[in-house]
Amino acid sequence: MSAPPSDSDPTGAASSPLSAVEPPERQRDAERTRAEILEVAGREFADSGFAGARVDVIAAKTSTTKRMIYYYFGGKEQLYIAVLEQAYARIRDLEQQLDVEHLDPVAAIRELAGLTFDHHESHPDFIRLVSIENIHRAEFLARSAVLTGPANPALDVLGAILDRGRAAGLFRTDVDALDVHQVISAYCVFRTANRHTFGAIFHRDLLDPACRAHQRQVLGDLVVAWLTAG
Amino acid sequence: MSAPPSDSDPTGAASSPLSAVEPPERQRDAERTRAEILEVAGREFADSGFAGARVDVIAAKTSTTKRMIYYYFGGKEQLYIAVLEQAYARIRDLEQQLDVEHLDPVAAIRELAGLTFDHHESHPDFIRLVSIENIHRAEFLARSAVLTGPANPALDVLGAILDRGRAAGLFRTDVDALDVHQVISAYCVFRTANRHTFGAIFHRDLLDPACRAHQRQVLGDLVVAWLTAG
DNA sequence: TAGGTAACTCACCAACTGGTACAAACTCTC
DNA sequence: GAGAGTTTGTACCAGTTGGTGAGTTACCTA
Repeated sequence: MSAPPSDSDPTGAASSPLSAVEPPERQRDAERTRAEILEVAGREFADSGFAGARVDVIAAKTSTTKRMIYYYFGGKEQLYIAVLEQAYARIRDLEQQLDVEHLDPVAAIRELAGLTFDHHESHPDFIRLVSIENIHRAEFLARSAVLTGPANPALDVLGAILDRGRAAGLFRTDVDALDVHQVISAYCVFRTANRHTFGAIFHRDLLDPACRAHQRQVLGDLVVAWLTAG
Repeated sequence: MSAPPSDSDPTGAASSPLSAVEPPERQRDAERTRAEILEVAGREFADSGFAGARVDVIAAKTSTTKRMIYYYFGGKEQLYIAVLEQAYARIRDLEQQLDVEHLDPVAAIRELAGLTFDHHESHPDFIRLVSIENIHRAEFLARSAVLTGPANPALDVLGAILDRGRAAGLFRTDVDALDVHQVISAYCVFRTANRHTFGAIFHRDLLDPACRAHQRQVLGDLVVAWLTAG
């Protein structure tokens, strides 16, 4: 058995300096194979959970074979961790992009909440993976060196808004950025994570497009009213 | 194979009219066996999910055998549904007990939120089951005749409080009882359901007893500020 | 163009897992 | 206390599932 390929090696585009325009459509492409497995595995794990997902099924939905999964990732567990890491990496990339510094504190908080709302709504698979990971008491997440690092950069943006709001005498001072983040996250995550049981019991689909604008408004009202209450 | 025993038959205490004081500690006790299986299965499913839980493990943690699980419940799936039904039944029993009609609307809403908070905190297994069920898109819950009935009675209490608050000109009128319930539930469920990933990423344990009072206060402030904001 | 290695294929397995056949043991009724 | 139905224990099975041994082919470099 040969050793699995290194993780840090990029797509191999730098290999042939002459045909730089188009890497001539290699039949064998480690990076593409790896990415495809990760993509399919992400869907399967989000769909069925760690225990429910089947390595054979993941392999079947890939253009490669089960043996390749073990070749590249080593096992079901490592594959799952790789999926988790990829999912968090994507979310963090998106979070970096938010730019609300030019708004006044109240508008900024409302905008931040709204963007978080949109963000969660358009990434249901991520939320499912997070739910699954919580069922496992985050044991896999804890096993990943990448994911236990320093806290989320999105929190800094929120902290800055709160500071500005407090300096202007607009915001309450008995909560911190993490409290606010928790409230926003809770509302946004709940809509997706508990959609099905909530719908079955209360007969309201939390992700019904007809309710979307109302729900988004509610979140903004909620957070702003809370922070500005004296 | 004989037919499984009827569900509606009570504990058999009515069988022997003479020894009414103490059903003489029967070695064979269908109801007790059934209840014990359900109890253990509840813990196992909450712990490992539907796919992750093992019938053999459930049986081993019981004082009876795997054969009994199939005798009483028919299969893993039916056992899981029975667990779900029991869990929801217990929660609804508790919800019936809240009595906040004597309080003014603002105090009543705060009390309701606080009780919901306490309630969720003391039933983590229930929340785990709900999370698991959502991962399965509530397919098992939908298959249960018991659980798809009319909506939660807790909603009526909430609706009454809102009506009183609006009549007194205290509460906003652009949200309904379900919106409020959603906000409260989201906050309460999030603390337990996302405890582990949140803790791993932000290094704050949402269920840390030291934070408990603060979190409970936040929920009350949040809901009251929102509803009373003009 | 030869050779080395990364990428890949195929066939296979041991353990697990939900489920069951069968019979024994117990309880109640008459 | 005999007969009938209920409850329980033992042993077992067939399909599934994560995982692997070993050989093969494409790609790159010298």
